[in-house]
This record gives sequence, C-alpha cells and structure tokens, in this order.
Amino acid sequence: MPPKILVITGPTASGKTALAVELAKRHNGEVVSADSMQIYRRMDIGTAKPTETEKQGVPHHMLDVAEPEEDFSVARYVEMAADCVEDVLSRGKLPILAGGTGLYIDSLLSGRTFAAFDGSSPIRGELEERYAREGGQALLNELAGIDPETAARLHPNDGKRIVRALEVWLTTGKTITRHNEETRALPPRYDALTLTLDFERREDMWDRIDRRVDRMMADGLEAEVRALLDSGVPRRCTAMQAIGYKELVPVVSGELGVAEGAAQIKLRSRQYAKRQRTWFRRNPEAKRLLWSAAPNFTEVLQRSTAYLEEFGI
RNA sequence: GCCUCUGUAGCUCAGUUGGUAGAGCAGAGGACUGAAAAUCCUCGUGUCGUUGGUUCGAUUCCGACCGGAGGCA
Repeated sequence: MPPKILVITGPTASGKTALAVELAKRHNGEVVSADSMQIYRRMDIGTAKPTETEKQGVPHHMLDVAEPEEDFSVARYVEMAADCVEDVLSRGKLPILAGGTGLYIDSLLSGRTFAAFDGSSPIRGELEERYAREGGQALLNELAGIDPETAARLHPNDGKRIVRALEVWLTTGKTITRHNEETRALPPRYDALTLTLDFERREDMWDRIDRRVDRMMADGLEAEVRALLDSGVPRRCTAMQAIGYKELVPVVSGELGVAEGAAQIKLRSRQYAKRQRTWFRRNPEAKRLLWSAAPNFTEVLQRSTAYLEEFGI
C-alpha cells in the first residue's frame, strides 16, 4: 500500500492555506505547496504566498524554488515535490499537499511520468513556427497519420497540444497516446485523502476574491510587479502570466489606470476559479467542504478531522 | 422653451429597403499528461422605451409621451 498523505485543494481564495496550517499543527504535518505560481521567488503578494505569520511555524515546501525568469513545468514540479513528500514521510510526519493547481496535484499523486523533453532541441520552436505558418488543420492532418486517436480529440485551434503531440512523436518515436496508456497503467504513488474546499454560493466566492484583490493592491502589488520588470524579468515569461501580474504590466507602464487593472484582476480570478472548479469536480473521491455565507472554520476543522480519522491518518 | 441625436440580450452596440433580431464582452458547461494562474471547445428569445396611428402585418414608417446626450436661446 502506498503511503497515506493529505491533500487540500479548492478554487482560489477558498482558505486552503489556513486549513492546511491548522491541520498540520493538529496532525504533526508539514505543508507541500501545489501551486504553479508560488514556486517563484519575489512573487509574494500577487500569488497570496503564505507569510511567516500565516505559516505559524509549520514547515512549508515547494515555495520559492524557482526564479521568475525560469521556465518551470509540471514535470519539474513532480520531481521536486516527490522528494519533499518522501523527506517529510521519512521523518515520520504527515505530508499535506495544499494548493489549487489541479494538474500538479493529479500528476504527483498518480505517479505519472512525462515523455522526454529536450529544452535545447529546436523541435518545438520549429513546430510552433509551422503551426503559425501552415495552420492547425495542416498539423492536425499530419498528426492523424501518426496518432489518429489524439488527432481526433484535438481541435485545430488547440495549438499547444497539437505541437506537444508531434513533439513527443519526433523526440521519442512513441505516440502520446501510447505514452499516456503506459503512464496511466502505473500504480498511484500515494494513497491520498483529498479535501476540496468550495463555496455554497458563487457570489460569496466572488466577494472573497474581490476583497482579496483589494488587499493585494493595498499591500503593494503594483510595486511588486514593477520591481520584477525593473530587475529584467521578461514580460512574456511563464511567471508573468500569473493573474495579478500580467494585468498590472500596462498599469506599471502607464497605459492603464490602477482601478481598471484591479478590476481586470478580479475578473480574471473569477474566471480562473471557475476553471479550477471544473477540474476538481471530476474527482468523485474528494470530500467536499463547503463554506456557507458566514464561513465557519470550527465546523470545517471538525469535519476534516473526522475524515482524517476515518481515513486512518 | 425650441432643435438635433438617442432608447434593441446583464453591458457596449449592429441590424431589419415593414414579415418579431445578432455580434463582442460578461455569464454557464466542458476539456486538459513537460507553459496549467496557461491553453482550447460548446452554448445567444430579448415586452427591440411606452402608447396611439398607417398596414394583411410594425421592433422597423408617422404622431404623442417618458428616459438619456448635445446644441440654440
């Protein structure tokens, strides 16, 4: 039986950080972050990275492990996070995986492997160029001759996935369909109890998001973005695609008003939360913890503890 | 007070030479295997401001009225 771990997830601003810390204190745990943007250093306010005060002395892993100008990836995340989890387990403590990046969580738990990827190879760049020049349908037709299954499920506009499917074929000689079959057959790496936080009514979630964005702006998010740009972080890198950052680039350069920028962040956060919910909904095993109009932390803690006992942690 | 423009989907606006209407944004649902806070797909009936008139038929033409914007006094 794979080792047991606890997973806390949910849409943005649903209280994952606070619950993770509370449960860590009660169950001798350490937090392993599962957040695709909190991995970057110097991006604290906009990613809602837990502060020292919020951590309450509980060790946190997978925060600040990359520079903003670096290109991070799921594969790297799984590799590093797995080491963290092993380390926590080896010290006899409970790993608590907490974060909102569904792909990272699922990949780590399932023991999924990723097809080889050579960052120095020109293959991806060439495919992207062909996609731009010849169009998605042309590449999709080509893919259909190699991997008809993948070609059938991809849309001509889904450039990213078409390019990756061809890239996997060209670099490994194996279709991505074949690779997926193999990796799905692997046994799960961990036996996870997943707690999914959410709101009963989405208006309450929107409220929380709005208030959080207001606080971020008051805490100096604009200055944080400016500092990143001033230090030479490229506008087009992965880190600058984070919500709260890309919206403030035009504010820093004076092309957009602060109020308009903040409104954009709120809007994009709501849309992001919706996508997260779609992802989490497809895990039928997860225990859902819903906030009612007035968040009741005591009750959620009680229920979490009951789930933990039932699960045998 | 007079003149001009304007009132169509939650918002911004098209449009119908008279046969009850459609885009963008917002919103909803879904997908997702090395960018994932990314990327991609699907979904558009609403007293066409109100009320009379003309007409077989009006959201479309005409009048009045009620909002809004601008101009002249």
